[in-house]
Amino acid sequence: MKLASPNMSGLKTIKKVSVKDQTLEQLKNYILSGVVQLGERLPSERALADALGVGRYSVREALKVLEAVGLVQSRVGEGTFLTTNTGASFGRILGLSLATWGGTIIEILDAREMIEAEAARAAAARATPAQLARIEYELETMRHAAQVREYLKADMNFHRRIGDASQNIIISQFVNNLIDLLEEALQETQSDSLPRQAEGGGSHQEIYEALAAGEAGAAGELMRSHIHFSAEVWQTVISLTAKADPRASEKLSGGR
Amino acid sequence: MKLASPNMSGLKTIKKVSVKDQTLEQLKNYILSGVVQLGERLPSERALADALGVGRYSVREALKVLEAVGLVQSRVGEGTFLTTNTGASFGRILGLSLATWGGTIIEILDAREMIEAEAARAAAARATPAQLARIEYELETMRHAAQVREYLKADMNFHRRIGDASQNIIISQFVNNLIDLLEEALQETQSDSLPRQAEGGGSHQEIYEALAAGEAGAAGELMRSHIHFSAEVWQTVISLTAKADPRASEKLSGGR
DNA sequence: CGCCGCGAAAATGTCATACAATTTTGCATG
DNA sequence: CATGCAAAATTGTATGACATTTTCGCGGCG
Repeated sequence: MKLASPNMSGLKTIKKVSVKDQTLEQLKNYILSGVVQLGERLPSERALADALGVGRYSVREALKVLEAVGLVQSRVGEGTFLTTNTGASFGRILGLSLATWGGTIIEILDAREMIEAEAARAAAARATPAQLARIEYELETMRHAAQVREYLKADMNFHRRIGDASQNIIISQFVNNLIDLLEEALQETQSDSLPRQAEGGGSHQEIYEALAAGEAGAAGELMRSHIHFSAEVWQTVISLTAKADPRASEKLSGGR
Repeated sequence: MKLASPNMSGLKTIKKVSVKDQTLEQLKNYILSGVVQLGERLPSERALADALGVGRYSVREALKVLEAVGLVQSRVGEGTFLTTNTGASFGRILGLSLATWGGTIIEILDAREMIEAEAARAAAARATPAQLARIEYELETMRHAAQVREYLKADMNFHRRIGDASQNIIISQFVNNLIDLLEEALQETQSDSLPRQAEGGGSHQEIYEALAAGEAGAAGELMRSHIHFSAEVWQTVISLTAKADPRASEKLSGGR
């Protein structure tokens, strides 16, 4: 301890807030104030920079964040516009966020089981006729699919459409993201060789019928056992792959 | 139509990919390749710029996106580091994203009803004794809470702990995020004056008992009706507020 | 020998400027 | 009035410079 140092108690640590963060805060408030209507153009970057007394660079940084979040969208030669944030943006973010996720595919399937069971349950109660028709269409496509890949695509679409029919955009986005993740994981394996699964638990047909009949509880439970079964198939595939090729299995169980 | 214009069919629209996006893609792959371990430092911006043949500016833009998503974190004078992103940053982004969201609080509560019903269901089957004790602790805190604010805090923690006990990180994170959002919304209203709700549907005590007994189905349904009831309370509050103060109600039904 | 301080080096943060790419706008010209 | 073209406006990208912060090594000093 230094001799001549005076009493330093009562001093607060200096809060260093970056210019970007301050700018971001200002822009956020500006947007939330409602001066700019949805779909309208914001002032140009240079105008904002002058108004805020910062460099154009800092304004751009702040706008980048807002764009990443899906609040605004910039178009070269035109300007930056307030966008109607429908939730698609945080779907993108969720995807990027999960892209380097440390969890396992098993955990994803586990979450899928829960979420999609609820999605089916809600869909049974809320789906519009058009949405039901869309779901049935995917079912039909699966039935007539000539190639495995085509079948799998329709299978995934079937699940996505049920997510849509839940009429809840958060749930719908979530279903889409989880399926995206699996789709990506699938492409990295030689999944073409996987035989068309004998469907255990609730079959697609049964699920659709429960949806159409509006039987919420049944639809939920059928979907739950349907995904649960496919999760078990995965687990088997993983354990088998582990024995044959430990390195490839890491990709599956180690997540991505 | 111009006279001398040749047949233009078969021409594909030129795909213009911005430098930033290409850089982002490269960096993403670089990170996913595993060359850099979690928590370690990435090459400096200038080094990356040289390696990729782009300006430091574009590298920074790409890094900004990765930072916004929570994949990396930059510190002045030190460098940019891979972060252990377990989804914590996702909550921040979700908040910003929903700041101007077109959806309603009702939709959030709707999603919460679905997610937490599943969380409770899973928790009933999987919760460890320690997790059960933690849940019971929050219950006890609620019982002895002297202030409304203390009660609400324990209430929310009760729900968060059940999310943890689901043993699924994705679900757990999502429960946390949704509650965060509501917590924020609550702070903007004079929620202190809200009376302690008469609990309809499944009470906290009943939910806990079902969890402790391992009754998955019961726990799920109790949680579902519990949240459904509180959603209805909200809806009432909103409609009442709408008559009294149209502007304040906009905050509630209009999201944020 | 150890440690203290100080400066160099390295890294990100910010600004300014210039130019490229793109879209809109307005004007001149037929 | 229509058409085409140039100018203006706007975002995208590159570059250089300087600020701020942290780390690291080295030399002086007790």
